Amino acid sequence: MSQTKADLLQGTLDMLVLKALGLGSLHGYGIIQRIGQMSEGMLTVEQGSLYPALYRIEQRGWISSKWGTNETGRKAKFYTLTRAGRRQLAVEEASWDMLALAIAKVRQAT
Amino acid sequence: MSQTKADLLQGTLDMLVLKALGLGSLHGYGIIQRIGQMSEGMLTVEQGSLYPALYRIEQRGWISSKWGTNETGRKAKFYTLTRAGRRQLAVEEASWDMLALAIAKVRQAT
DNA sequence: TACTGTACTTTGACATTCTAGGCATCACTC
DNA sequence: GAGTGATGCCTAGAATGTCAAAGTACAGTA
Repeated sequence: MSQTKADLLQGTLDMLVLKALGLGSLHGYGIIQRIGQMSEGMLTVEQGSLYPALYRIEQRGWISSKWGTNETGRKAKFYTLTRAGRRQLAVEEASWDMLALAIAKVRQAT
Repeated sequence: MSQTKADLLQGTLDMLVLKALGLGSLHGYGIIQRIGQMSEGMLTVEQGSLYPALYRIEQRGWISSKWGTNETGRKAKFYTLTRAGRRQLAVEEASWDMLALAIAKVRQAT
């Protein structure tokens, strides 16, 4: 693992995916790229992590998928955030804030 | 899970344990309490999570253990941060900072 | 023709956490 | 002196999620 890249912690990927889709529908490959861009290259999502996650997230009703074609005419599966997904994103962001706050407290404790 | 408690994400427990021991040697039960205190009750570590983690961390040489007696005369196993453990704590704190920064970037991305 | 980049999927390995128990000792209360 | 709750350690099994590695397919390009 390179020095400038953070490992993903279990549980953070869903939030990242939902967040990426919050900016508009995308296919899987595009999600990986968008997360890379949004994090300014600090976060790299592996395909082998993403696709199972997409399946899982869709099962839970937070995203929906539809086959379509991208701008170059190639087939791709497009994922869209559902209303429930938008709610879930808020939940996960709140959880993250809570955890980050708790960790911060621990770190400043004497 | 209650509303005021954050779930631990995989990978954060080691850092918390090392941090707790950074303030002085402790037995397992005390580590749980200290983490609870330090996080002002936001973080709860289960015994079933902690003891395997302690074993794992000791195997890696970041802590050492010794049986002793606590202030009330009861037997307990005391864990102490090693020099390597102190280094590891710094590494994990840096990783956490990196991840938190990356997540922050993603969240503010438009 | 071969190679590169895009795009989706599956498999198996791996690590970590949690639930749910068990065990023992001690202090306190009824 | 029996029960209860807090202290203290440990294990087994299940669930979860991430990753590495591989395969498939197609379009463009050299």
